[in-house]
Amino acid sequence: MISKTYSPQEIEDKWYSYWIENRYFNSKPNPDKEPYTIVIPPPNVTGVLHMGHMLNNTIQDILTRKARMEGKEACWVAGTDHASIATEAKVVAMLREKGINKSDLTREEFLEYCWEWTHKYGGIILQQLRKLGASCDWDRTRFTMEPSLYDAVIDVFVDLYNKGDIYRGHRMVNWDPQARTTVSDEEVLMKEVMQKLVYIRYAIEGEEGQYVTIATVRPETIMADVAICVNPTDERYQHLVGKKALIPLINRAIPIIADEYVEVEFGTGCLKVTPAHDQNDYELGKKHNLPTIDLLNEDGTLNEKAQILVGEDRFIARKKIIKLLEEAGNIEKVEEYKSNVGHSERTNAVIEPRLSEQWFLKMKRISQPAFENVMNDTVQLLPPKFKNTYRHWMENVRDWNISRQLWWGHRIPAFYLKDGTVIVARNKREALRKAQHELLLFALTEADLEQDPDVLDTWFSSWLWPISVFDGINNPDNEEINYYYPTNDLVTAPEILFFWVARMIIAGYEYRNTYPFKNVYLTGIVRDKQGRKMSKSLGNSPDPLDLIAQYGADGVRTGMLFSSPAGNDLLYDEKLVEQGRNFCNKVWNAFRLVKGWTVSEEAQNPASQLATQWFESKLNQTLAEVHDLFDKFRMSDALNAVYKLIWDDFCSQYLEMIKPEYEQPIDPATYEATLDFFDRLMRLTHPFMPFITEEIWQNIRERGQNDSICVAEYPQPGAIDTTLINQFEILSEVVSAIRNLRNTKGLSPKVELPLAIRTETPDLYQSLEGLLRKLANVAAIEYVSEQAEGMSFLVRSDEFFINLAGEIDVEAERENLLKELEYTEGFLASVQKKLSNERFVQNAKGDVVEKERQKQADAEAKIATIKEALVRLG
RNA sequence: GGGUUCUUAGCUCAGCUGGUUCAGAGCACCUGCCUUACAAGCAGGGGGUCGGGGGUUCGAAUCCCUCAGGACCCA
Repeated sequence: MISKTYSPQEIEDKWYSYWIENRYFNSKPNPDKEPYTIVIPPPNVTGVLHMGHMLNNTIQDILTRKARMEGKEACWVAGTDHASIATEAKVVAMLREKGINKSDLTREEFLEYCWEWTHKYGGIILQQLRKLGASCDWDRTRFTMEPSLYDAVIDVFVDLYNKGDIYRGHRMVNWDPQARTTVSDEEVLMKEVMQKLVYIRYAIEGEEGQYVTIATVRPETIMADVAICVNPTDERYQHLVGKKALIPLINRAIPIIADEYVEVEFGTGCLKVTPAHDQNDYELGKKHNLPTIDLLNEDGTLNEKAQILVGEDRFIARKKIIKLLEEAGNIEKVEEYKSNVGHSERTNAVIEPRLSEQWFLKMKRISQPAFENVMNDTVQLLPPKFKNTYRHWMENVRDWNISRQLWWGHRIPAFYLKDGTVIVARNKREALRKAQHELLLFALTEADLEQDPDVLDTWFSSWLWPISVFDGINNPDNEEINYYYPTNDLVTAPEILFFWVARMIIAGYEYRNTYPFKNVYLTGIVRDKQGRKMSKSLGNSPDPLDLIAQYGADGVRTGMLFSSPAGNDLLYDEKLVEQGRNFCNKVWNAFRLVKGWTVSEEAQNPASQLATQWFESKLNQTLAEVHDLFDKFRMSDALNAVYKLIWDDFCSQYLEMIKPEYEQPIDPATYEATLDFFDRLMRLTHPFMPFITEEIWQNIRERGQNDSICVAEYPQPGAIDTTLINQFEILSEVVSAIRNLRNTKGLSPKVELPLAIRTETPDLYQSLEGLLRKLANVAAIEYVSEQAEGMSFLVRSDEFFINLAGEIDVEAERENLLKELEYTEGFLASVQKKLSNERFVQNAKGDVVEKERQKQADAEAKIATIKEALVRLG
């Protein structure tokens, strides 16, 4: 006996192992087949599966499984990236718990710990994906730090440097003066603090008694000022632009300049420009060609460039300088001021914006093809609204800062000589050779070369991902890259459209001369019911593995997909997953029903025959729809169409039509047709729900050794008999009306009802009689030309009567008819209004007008029927 | 501040390039059913001025403008 509810656990493990053993997911280049390739967006090696991954990977799996069933050489490449910042932060935290400081370790020792960590936790997320049913070719699992991918990154750096696209420049970083290191944006916590906004007077050079006032919360940095800036539209200061102001206490003259960056309303409308100690000032300084004066040491004390208060800590200096300014008469006033100040997550020290030397990639040239080929849809973004965002970013693209002050990652292959000369080469040996040959420094040894301590941005390795997983950088003409590249689809989140997607397209054109993927499907962000992004730190995300244990992988997959149109966020609700599980259960019970039948020798009755013909058409209709939806990447809608086909058409309609009486056998023709339908339905559903469909498919019929639904043919649409489908729609309306009548009259479904039909087309109903009897439990069916006795209802313009003595509620029926009449007359009026409008008849397309005429005729016929019925009621 | 985008039933969303009285689906809700595949179910049912205003058109949820409110990205 098969269980009443579907229990996923053992079934899922059983079939996943079976798939792996039979290597259905493994792929190798096969010239006889069309390749279908997806590369996974590599999750962080230290990460665990979250809801976003679930959605993302479900979609990838659906696409991959469908392609595989369609006979393509499907290849889904799995892997992880090394996530410099996140991993290093985790390792540092782990070391701290052990009482070890990163600064106490050598680079090599630290990297040992990183690798240890990676080996320990690195596989977890990929293991979790197996639970979801992901059909990746696991033998191809790649990691951005493994040797071949590492070399690819280094090669690309060297290549771009040699092309003149990579240069060194300055950039503001977050400096933690206590830890004496940079920290990433993610590691800076903004805290609201009360500060003193100090209004300081700067005398105008050569104009006795004249001054400008600036407002600042950082008076200790005035010695690093290089200009005073005002808004060009600000009338108050027009006359000062071009003159010079004197920094108080040190009397250095600085120019007064104009730039619309300055807000007229803020403070005094005069801004002190201090490029070394503020990001915005830095930009401003660059724009106006101003010098940069850095007056802070690594530990946050003032250096000799400050001229005064040298050696004092920045906060002590702040207090002292206010006093000095007061004594010198330069303070106008001091206000309390609330603002957000960055603090180090690690040490809680106030973060100091600090200039440092970084590596940059020039984006202008290299990004051109990537820009054009998205705009002309060679690479398609889905949904297309992201093209606008993409264009905006590409048009304003800025050079890419590719260096990070970290150890875990691809170490920048730049080597410095004692005098600061930079040599970029793949390794120290090549750098040395280069120095010897090109700089003619023959006495040089490797010991004279010092490698840049920084590593490359993680994205600088993942932008090569679609190429490097096939070794296409180091070995650009190998069989794999030639076969699998360009890949077909990329499924990812819109938040990384620029960080990752755009850069992959750039790298694709630069290194393969073509796009890395044809379609980019951008999923939404999974949010909780309150609209907050699901995250571990908020604790508002369910554990995906718990969910799978509770609802089954198939249930979770369908639940995730139910409400996730491309690019729109989805508000996660456990109800969705529940619905997915219920669907599994529905399918399971349909299977139980069919499995429980015994087969007789008898011939097929006409009703069952008609039912199978109808479902064949209905199935084909939905197949065509699903194929079309897949072409448009509307997977959620495709799932919905499948869901309705199975639940409404197959279970509620078809199975009820052909179901034999309790413990009666079924005829062989209907039975075979039903098994065939079930087989096709399972294949249709397999990409969405791989496990339950395999279990059922394996049990519907005898299967061969090593057979699997994974590699069975995806069903293709056949002929559709639309006339038959329309007839069945009418049938279903009649059945609904009769059931509704039973409901309102409190009649049991078991009571047989007599039915009279008044219609112009009796043969339509004659062919449906058998099904009508079965679905609505009617006994005798007679055709009448006049009004008959009993309760009546209308379907289209035919009238139906059910004669139940004493059950007629004349008033209620009249009310219903009047309501129907009012509606139909209103409808007719609107149609007539259109048709009597000459401009409509002239301007609208012929078939639209024809449709309106047909509507008019239908409505008129219906109104006549209703009126007759009303007359009968008296 | 610059850009993108959204607002349709109580909730989450469909509604593609204007054309059935077009206002839809799922969930939730209400009524009646433990009818031997399924109560994780069956059969029925109610519910919305398509954010406000204006315009284009024979015709607007759909196209344009504007206002209000939300979301995201960049600085």
